[in-house]
Amino acid sequence: MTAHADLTRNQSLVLDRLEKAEAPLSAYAILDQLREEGLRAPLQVYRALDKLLDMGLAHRLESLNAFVACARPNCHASGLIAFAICEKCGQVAEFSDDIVHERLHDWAHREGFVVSRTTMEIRGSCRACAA
Amino acid sequence: MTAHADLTRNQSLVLDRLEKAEAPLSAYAILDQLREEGLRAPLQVYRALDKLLDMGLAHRLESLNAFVACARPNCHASGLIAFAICEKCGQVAEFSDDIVHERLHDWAHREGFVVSRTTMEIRGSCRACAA
DNA sequence: ATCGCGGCGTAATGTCGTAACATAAGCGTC
DNA sequence: GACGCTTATGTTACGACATTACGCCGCGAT
Ligand SMILES: [Zn+2]
Ligand SMILES: [Zn+2]
Ligand SMILES: [Zn+2]
Ligand SMILES: [Zn+2]
Repeated sequence: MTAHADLTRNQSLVLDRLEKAEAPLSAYAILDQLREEGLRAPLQVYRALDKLLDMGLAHRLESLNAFVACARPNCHASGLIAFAICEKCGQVAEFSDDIVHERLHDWAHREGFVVSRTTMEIRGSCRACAA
Repeated sequence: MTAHADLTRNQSLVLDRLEKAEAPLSAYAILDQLREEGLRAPLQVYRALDKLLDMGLAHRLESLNAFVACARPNCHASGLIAFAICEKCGQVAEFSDDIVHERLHDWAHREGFVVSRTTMEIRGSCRACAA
């Protein structure tokens, strides 16, 4: 359990669930798990998630409409994050690739496109599940 | 307007709206536009969209929960498609990059990850809107 | 003919996300 | 302390996106 000292109660609860989960969780799945802690409305979860995303402690998987805890210490620093999502077991691998980042950056520069954020998600089967 | 001879009525109607649109459309936005043509339920649109996606005539933008007509003749052939989405005007550019494709393929190969599909979406401002 | 299959129509429901409004706690200033 | 400001919180209601379940029809294959 990492520190995350400056988190509020709801933020801690949500992050804790994400860290304990073995697969991405939807906001409503998190909410269901936290009803016994007193949470009752989706917005309480979404607000916590927003902050966690801002701090880089969690990520949203757009192709799943779900969330995961960040798997790497300082991934806020790496320019671009990619996710490989196993459709069988739900496991998510998080990685980054400088060359890919550079190629996309080059494309954007050529086109005059100002990037605000990028999502890259690979769906498939992890090594264990592909066997 | 290209031929698409083998499409059913609903599929043609949906594709037609996507091609005429200047920005991605949600399934419900398409439905609203097609009420006068007799469509009444979301499922009619989603079924048509499923087929169009299969045929490579349309794409789903995961980060928007919306759909666009394919902008390139044979993009089914290119290994991986990336989208640059302008958050101001909604314009979508569709492109592919062999190096990026190769890098991701290499990563997957190293990890033993079997890819079924990949989504890559860049959000930001197009040249015109960034000015 | 009749079987299977793909497309279609409809209703109901499920899942994801936000708007609007009210409350409470912390904190610097006067 | 009283005031105003900011941030987190709680609650209700609603909007937006997507699917399940069921049945009908048309058409080609057996
Ligand atoms: Zn991360
Ligand atoms: Zn797996
Ligand atoms: Zn395309
Ligand atoms: Zn633009």
